[in-house]
Order: sequence, then C-alpha cells, then structure tokens
Amino acid sequence: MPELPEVETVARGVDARVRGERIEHVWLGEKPEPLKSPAALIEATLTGKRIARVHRVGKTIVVDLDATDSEHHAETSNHHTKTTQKDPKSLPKNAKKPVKPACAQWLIHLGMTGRLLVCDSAVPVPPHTHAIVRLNSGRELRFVDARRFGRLSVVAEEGGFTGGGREPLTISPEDFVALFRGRRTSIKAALLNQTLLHGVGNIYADESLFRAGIRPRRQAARLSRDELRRLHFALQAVLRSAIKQGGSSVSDYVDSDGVRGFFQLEHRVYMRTGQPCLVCGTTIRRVVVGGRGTHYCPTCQR
DNA sequence: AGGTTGACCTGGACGC
DNA sequence: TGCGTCCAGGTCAACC
Repeated sequence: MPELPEVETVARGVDARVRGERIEHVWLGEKPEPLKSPAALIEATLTGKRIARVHRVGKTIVVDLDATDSEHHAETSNHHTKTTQKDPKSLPKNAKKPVKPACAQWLIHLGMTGRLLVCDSAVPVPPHTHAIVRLNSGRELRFVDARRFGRLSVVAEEGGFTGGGREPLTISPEDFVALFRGRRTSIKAALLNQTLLHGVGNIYADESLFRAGIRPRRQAARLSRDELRRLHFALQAVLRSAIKQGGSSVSDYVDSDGVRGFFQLEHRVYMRTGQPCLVCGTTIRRVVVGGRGTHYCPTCQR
C-alpha cells in the first residue's frame, strides 16, 4: 500500500504519539513471513528500551531505540564481557576507548497492506495482527498486515539505517540527472528501482511522469537533461503535495490515527484508465511497464 | 552487472 | 448468494 508520502504520514503520526515511551512488553504472532530478524532477537532488542524517535527512510519506518539509564549500564558491561570472551578481535585489549555500540533501531516495512496503529490496550485486536508492543503509558503499538508482505527487523548499523538509494525529496537536480545516465531500462522501472531512489512507488511514478510530460516507456538513458530536470521538479512537487494531504488512500490506507489521506483526489492518471485527461480530454491509457500497471495520457506525455 | 519475470499472500471488485 | 477471475500501492530470488 504505502509509498513515501504514506510512510511519512504514518511515521509522523506514530512519532507524535509514542516518542519518549518505554517498551514494556513485545508480543509477536505465529506467522513467520513478517519477521525478517529472529523473533527472539526482536523481543530482546525492543524490550525495556525507550523510543527516542520514529522517522522514515525510503519506505521503511525507523524506530530509534535508547537504552534506559539503569539498563544502559547493565547492557554495556554485558556487551563488554561477551566481547572480550567471545571475540577479542573486535575489541583489542589495549584499545583506550571501547567503540560506542551503534544504537539499535527497529525497522518496519509496511509492504502493501501493512498498518501501524497506536491504540488503547482495551481496543479489540483485529485479525492479521502480527506484533503488539506494550508501552509504559498502557497504550499499544500494533502492526497489522493482511497480505503479509510487510517486514519487521532490528538493526544496529554504524551511523544508522540509511537504506539503499537516494532520498527523492532532497536529491539535487544534478545528482538526479546523473542517476539515470546509461540506464537502458524504462524511466518508469528506473523510478521504481529502490537502489537508485528510495520511496517512489507505482502511484507517484505515474503521477510525476504525467506532470513532467514523459511517457513511462521511454528509455531512461535517452531522456534529455531538460526532461530529467522537469521530472525531478514534478516528483518533488507531487511527493510534497501528497505528504501535505496525508497521502493517498486508494484501497485500505489508514494512518496511525485512523484518518484517511486525501491525495487520491488529486490523482491525474493513476487508476483513471478510460477517463478523460484532466488537461486535454484524451482518454487515459493503461499499459504494463516493468510488470506494473501504468497509467498515462498519450497526448500530454511524449 | 543490469534488466526482466514471476512468486509471495489475502481480500475486494466484478461478471456470470 | 455464490463462485471464478482478475487486480492491487512492494520486494526478492532466479533467470537471461
């Protein structure tokens, strides 16, 4: 379901509601697919930690975890003991300062139908709930995902999780142009490639290509510098506008507060197959590009 | 290596 | 009402 604007909306909503809370208990469901890290590791990493911040990297929701004061000491000495016993190489005896362990992060990818809800523990647990995190306020953070394309994991990377690709909202026009140099695939497939740009999905690929006047099947490498600059501008404008409106809700998107986004009212081509183009009246077409349903106006996009 | 395709899941919409 | 078919905003692994 969610692309960058939807994930951003959820992350902001959840951050406002749970920042600073302590995680008291973690329950994980039986289905294995949603867990990318071992269940025991997720439980051990989350339990007792304070939620420092909830934010977004690409389409991934990132929960920064802090050790609480009392446990921080216990953990540090634990870590130290284990390290010196089991793996002396990683911490040389004569090192003056132990390397500060990277802060743990909880990663949540919503897949297609995933939802992250903050609610009172008295609220009935809906079907397809795969994780329940109890907070010290008594409320719960719940991960619900019917289709089970979503993924939960924990990481402790040096410098924090950064994802693979570049961030579309902050990349410069020059770097954006350079990303597609030599790419023989279609511009649509290139926009969806998360190792180039992260966060762009099917809706915003189609909508930004329409606003830039570029046909989705054009080969990325053959677009002019000017066309790519137009696409850069259109993509950022579309993403910002969608974030402002709380994202799109084509099927079952609901943000952390249970409020639907409104950007779908602004879709100009996405899911408008057979309807007249809002600019020129030409019938909107649907084709398949890179295995994805792709919507465009044959007159406005060249 | 870059590019393409199909598999992974469930549920909703649509046609008969 | 019920059944079959198709479609879905995302990733991966496996192939070319």
